[in-house]
Amino acid sequence: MSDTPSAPASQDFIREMIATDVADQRNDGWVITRFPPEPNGYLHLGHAKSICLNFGLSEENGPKARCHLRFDDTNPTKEEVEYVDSIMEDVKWLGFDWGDHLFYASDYFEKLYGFAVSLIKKGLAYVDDQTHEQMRATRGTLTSPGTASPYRDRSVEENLDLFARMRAGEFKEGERVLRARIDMASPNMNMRDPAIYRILHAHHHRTGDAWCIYPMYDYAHPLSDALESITHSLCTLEFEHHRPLYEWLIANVDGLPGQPYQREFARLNLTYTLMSKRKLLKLVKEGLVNGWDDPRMPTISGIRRRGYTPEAIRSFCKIIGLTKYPSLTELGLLEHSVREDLNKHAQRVYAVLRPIKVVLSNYPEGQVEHVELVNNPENEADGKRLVPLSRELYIDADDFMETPSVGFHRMVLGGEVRLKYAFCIICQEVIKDADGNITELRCTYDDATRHGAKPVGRPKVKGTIHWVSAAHALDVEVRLYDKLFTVEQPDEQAGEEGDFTQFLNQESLQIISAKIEPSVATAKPGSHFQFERVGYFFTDPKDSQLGKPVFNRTVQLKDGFVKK
RNA sequence: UACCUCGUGGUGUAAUGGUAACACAGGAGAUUUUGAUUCUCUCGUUCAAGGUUCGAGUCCUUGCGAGGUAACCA
Repeated sequence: MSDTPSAPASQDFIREMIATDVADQRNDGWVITRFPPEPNGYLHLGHAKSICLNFGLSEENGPKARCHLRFDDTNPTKEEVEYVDSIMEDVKWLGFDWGDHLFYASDYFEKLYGFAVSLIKKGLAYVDDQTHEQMRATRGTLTSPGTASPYRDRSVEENLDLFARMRAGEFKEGERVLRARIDMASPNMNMRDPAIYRILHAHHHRTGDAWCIYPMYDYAHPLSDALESITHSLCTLEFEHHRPLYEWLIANVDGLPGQPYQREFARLNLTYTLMSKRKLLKLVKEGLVNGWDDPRMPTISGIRRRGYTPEAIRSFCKIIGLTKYPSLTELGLLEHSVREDLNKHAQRVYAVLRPIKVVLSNYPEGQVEHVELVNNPENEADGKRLVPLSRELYIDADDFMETPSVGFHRMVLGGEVRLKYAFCIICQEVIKDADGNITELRCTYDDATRHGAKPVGRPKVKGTIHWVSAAHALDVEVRLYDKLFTVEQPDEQAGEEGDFTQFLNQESLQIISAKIEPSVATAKPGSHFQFERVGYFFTDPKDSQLGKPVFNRTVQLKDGFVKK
């Protein structure tokens, strides 16, 4: 594929390592990676990082490369088909394709069982009758070695018999476990005779009731990798300590088609959010958000519904890089990525989020004109549209100040402001209700300042604001989303036993009714827009109907104006 | 008071023993009928101490700091 020898600018430590392997013709030059989620929840941005890495590697390494999607479904008590489906949808949405290489660890149950039998025969695995508590007590601690189980030296025959009876369902959950026979004194806790099979009388979403013993991750994962001829098994840092066990299994199980190795990278941490499946599940279960695809969630389905694009996510994953340093990435970087993409592609429309009525007292009653507006200044091919303008309009409350702060150059009483692509107006009178709330602004417009006209000898008008015609505007529901938490690291702040939900941002969702130009009536669900001078918005794919769109705020526009 | 891993501007990353750089964020300005975009400029960095070397962010030693690890979870 890469026939141009122009050296890539820089590579992360994993790509560097893989490039060396390819150059050395390790595995005949093949690069086979895998993305191995457990179907026990929805994918989030942390998974996106892993997906971009694993599938990205496949794209980058030409014809001798591929990436498998494998469901690590070894714990039937937590897994559901719903999650399998959503994971496939999310990977596809990000723009990746596993082709024919869709696998399930559960497809290997019979082979994995056979490997376990072979380990028993080699004297490298044994059935332990100890209770869960006994096993924990004899494992030792971080600073002291463990002690051997009284069942550690059972004969091969007895182990074989017991393991077969485990499979046959003769024992209750917790009564017996199959352990690898390694080293109870290892400084690495994972090597102190880890459990590799446990009894679970549970219904599996794919194998049904065929099994009542299930392999542990530490056992199933390396062997599944090897069975699929994976060359590079990439995972996050918390599995570093599992690497020796991974290698132990690859070395001690005979007849494996592949010899994969594992390397680890730092997981993604983002400010003002959480990336733990368990905690995200809690938010969903307790109704603190509206489901896994709530636009405030860092799930792929959540940010998709928020209006993020696959391009933005992939660009973000590229920017954050790949290291072993446990970094904390600013949410701003993610927002930058989506603004960058949407700026190029989103159609512009005028929308007034918090309307104030403006009446142009010198504009003829009943007259309607149509102003031609550019759909996207970043792309001329997107064309133009006509937007109605009449005597009564709405402007945004943020664009008027009765007592303006320093540097404010939008509308003020007695001041002139430009209605974008229409003409300039001067506010003559502020009308209020009995409570002092502004109900209407009486203004006059100046016909000499129409778009295209270049009146000489007038001071340049600093402010330009957007508007919608009152009689023509559509009332639409707009959901203003903000960060989910009020602190940068809700997890950290809450501490070990603390409750992270105390840091939920109570204003993370505001639902308002906005006035918007009529052109959006035909907007399809799932369309991106820029509300000029406001932000990027996305027509909610679930709740929008043709002619009645519902908008989710993806992200605000950057605002250079700071009130002093 | 074990073991493993990691320490580069505010944040995220690059520099593969040879001039410490890029992006985001921040600041200033220009352009702008979006206080957006775009464009300029700017701010600011190798955890510490020794050692090896002509030369160290990079290699070595020690210290300090951070993260991870004791499910029949993944």
